[in-house]
Order: sequence, then structure tokens, then C-alpha cells
Amino acid sequence: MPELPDVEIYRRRLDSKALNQAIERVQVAAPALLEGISPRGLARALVRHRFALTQRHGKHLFVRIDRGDWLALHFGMDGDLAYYGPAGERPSYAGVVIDFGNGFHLAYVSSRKLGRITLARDPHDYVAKKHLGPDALALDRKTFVALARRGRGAVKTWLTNQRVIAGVGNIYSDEILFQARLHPKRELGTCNDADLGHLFDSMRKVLRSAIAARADARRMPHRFLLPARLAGGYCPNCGARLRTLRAAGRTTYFCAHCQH
DNA sequence: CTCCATGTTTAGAA
DNA sequence: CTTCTAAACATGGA
Repeated sequence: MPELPDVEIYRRRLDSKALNQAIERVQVAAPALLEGISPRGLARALVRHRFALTQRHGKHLFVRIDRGDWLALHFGMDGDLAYYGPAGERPSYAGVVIDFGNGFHLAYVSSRKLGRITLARDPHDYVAKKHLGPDALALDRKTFVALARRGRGAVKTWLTNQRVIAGVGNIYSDEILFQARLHPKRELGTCNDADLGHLFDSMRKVLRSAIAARADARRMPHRFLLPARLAGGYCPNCGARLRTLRAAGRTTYFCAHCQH
């Protein structure tokens, strides 16, 4: 699930539970998740330290290690963060488990192992190296419109390009375009100021609603596409059967009647 | 067995 | 150089 809203939920979970606890041990069950650092190196960076604060940029989560670097987490297609106590059970597919002095644990969970864990000097440095665009929720309307004016091609491809704007992926781009009533393949160059303003508003509304719904489609407003898509099929606006196409290399759901 | 999946990177084509 | 597509990554589920 990990697009911007999901990662924001992970960030808040870590923030409310796992800060300022002494790290006693780091177990790496899936070394393939680590990028540019060995299991021993990761343990050396973390053990006897504490997490001080968190930060998020797009789909990337950063955790400041006191008197040290930042832990940078990306979650791929199915990554998750689980926090559990002494009585809790280690989740399946826990690739990295951090044990705290209070008996609690933080686990990076992923079966497909498409995410990555690494150390960064600081978030800014990491964002620059990855060529990430501005965070979707930190972006103001003027900058958004200016970026869009420079963009080319299908609006969905542009919106999901992390080098343009960081945080929007396949699932939420469908929701944003549905709310903005824009066809996923609509050429960006044919969008006027009203279209772009509407797109910006929809992006903020969708991302903020998703965070408020704890990134759970079942808790989202019933006028959203997401719950309908889970249920399997009809436009919550006009009732037409939803259609699919391929855009930006991925399956795209949309309403041909409402989106142009 | 086949196909598909919420992400990213890379190779190759146009 | 830009843009797009397909494949690859690893694995589970329908």
C-alpha cells in the first residue's frame, strides 16, 4: 500500500511509539533489503542509540538516529512497519527487527522485498541523490501549476513521476484524477488553469482524506473511487461501470462518463 | 500453471 | 535529449 498516506501513517506510528527508546539489538533476516550497508553496519549505527525524530518526503520515511545519521526507509509495493510488545508475536516476513530496551520491537515487514533500507547523512541529501521532486503535501499551488506548465504527456504519468512530485502512486493517482474529473490520458498541455487548480485541490483533498482514514479504503468517503474499486465496480458519482486502461505502465481505473 | 499486484530502475525502441 | 514500453526485482494470491 505504501504511497504518501500509508507512509505518513507508518511515520506517526513510529513517532508515537518508538522514539527515545534505547535500541538493544538489530536482527536482519532479509539482507537484500539493505542498500549500501551490511547487517553489521546497520547494527553498529543503531545499537545503543535512540530514534530522535521522524520526517517524511513522498513515499520515503526518515528516522533521525541520535548523534548519528538518518535511517531511510522505502517500502516498495508491500512494505509495512509493525510495532509490538513482549507478548506480541513477530509478524511473518519481518525483514529487519529492532529490539528496544523496554521489550518492544519495531519490524520492517515485507514479503516481496522490493523496498530498501539505507543510511543517509540527512533527508535533504537523500532526496537530492534520488532526484525526488517536492513532497506532494508540502507543495503550494503556484509551484504546482508552474511544474504542470512545464510537463508533457499524459496527466497520470506526470502525476506519478516521483521526480516531478514525490508521493503519489498508482492507487491514489486514480483517486485524484477521478475527483478532478480528468481522464488519466488527458494531455497535460491541454489542461487550462481551472483544470490544474482543480487537480491541485483534488490531490490535497485525496491525500489528506486518506491520512485521516488511516490509509484504509473502507474508511474513506463514499464518494471516493477507492472503496468502489474494492467493491468491484461502479462509479460513485454516476453509477456507470468503471473502466480500466494502461497508463504509466499500470492498470488504471476510471469513469469514462465523468472523466475527460 | 497463468496472470496480476499499491514501486523503482534500467535497457531498448521510437 | 525525450518519451514510452517492457522487463526485472521477489513472492503471494486469485
